Amino acid sequence: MSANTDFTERTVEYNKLLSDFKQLLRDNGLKFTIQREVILEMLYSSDEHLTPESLHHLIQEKHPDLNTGIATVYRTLSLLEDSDMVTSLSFGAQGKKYELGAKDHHDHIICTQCGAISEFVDDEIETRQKKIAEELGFLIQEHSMQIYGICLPCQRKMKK
Amino acid sequence: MSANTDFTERTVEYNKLLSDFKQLLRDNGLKFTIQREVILEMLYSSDEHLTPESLHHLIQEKHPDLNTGIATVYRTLSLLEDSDMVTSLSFGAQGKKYELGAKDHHDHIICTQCGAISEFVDDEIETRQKKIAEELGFLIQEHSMQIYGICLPCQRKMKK
DNA sequence: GTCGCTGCAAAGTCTTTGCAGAGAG
DNA sequence: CTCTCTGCAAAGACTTTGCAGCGAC
Repeated sequence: MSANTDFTERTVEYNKLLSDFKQLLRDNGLKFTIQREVILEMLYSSDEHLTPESLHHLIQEKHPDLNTGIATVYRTLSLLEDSDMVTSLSFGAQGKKYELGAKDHHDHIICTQCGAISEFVDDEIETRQKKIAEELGFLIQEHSMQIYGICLPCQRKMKK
Repeated sequence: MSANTDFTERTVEYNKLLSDFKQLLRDNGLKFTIQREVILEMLYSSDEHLTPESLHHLIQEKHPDLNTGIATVYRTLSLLEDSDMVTSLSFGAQGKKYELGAKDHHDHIICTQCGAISEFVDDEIETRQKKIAEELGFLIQEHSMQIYGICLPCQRKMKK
């Protein structure tokens, strides 16, 4: 897959997301504003899992002219979360982080040293989870799983 | 297993916990106070996963004479968490909850309607997790997994 | 034009910290 | 006795909310 193909796929994917967002707003009598677009764009283009604060910083940096307030970031994230377009993650003391929910389902592995988050999926675990919920009489809705450990770069740093 | 046996086992288990706690305090030049004992006792005797606030309420209720401050609850929970005697869980918007870590490892299944938490263990999942961490180059330390769904009592309520 | 949206600042939560007196070792 | 703990209240961090002017539709 060439870099060019990647770019095209990302564009298509983002446009889909954007039009879903616009539809969502329209359906609820809400307005499509530059601030809301920028927040969605930053969430999409950043590979990180963002806190409201880091997202706000990023926006201030990339679009200083907008002078976006942190309150708007919080309000938009709530809106997106309520509509299931983003998911919030709360791991330990590191505060709440957000990621776009449109991406495929996945779980997280977190470095306890540097806070880096990687993603993974495992079908076998997914299957077992369904079975467990069933055995306990639960109607399963979703799940989340985190593995905590030390990532390769941090392991190397520690050896020095 | 009789009720009597249960009681005895619980007593033995609690005494072990208590002496571990005392040892921990001694090792660090800290003092064993009534407040600290009561906090450990409440954590042990409650089957719930407690928030600092609910734990504080519980203590006020059972030991009103102590007039324990919420600050002490926070300070003791931090102490216990740092020493790995309790584990904190943060599920969604429901805030941080604490449970005794001395219990065997287990994961959680949470009812999204009533907030009830059940526990489970699954060896197959545990095994897969180790393998995944290995594949990603992580040195695994621990993990946590949550399944969200609707518990049986809530399912029944909803049908009515 | 209307009505929702935004930035600002004020108000809420939840958690931590400084302090002076109380209490464990 | 010493030095840590505790309760209290004040201070912090993070998030939400009220408001007046702005901007999408």
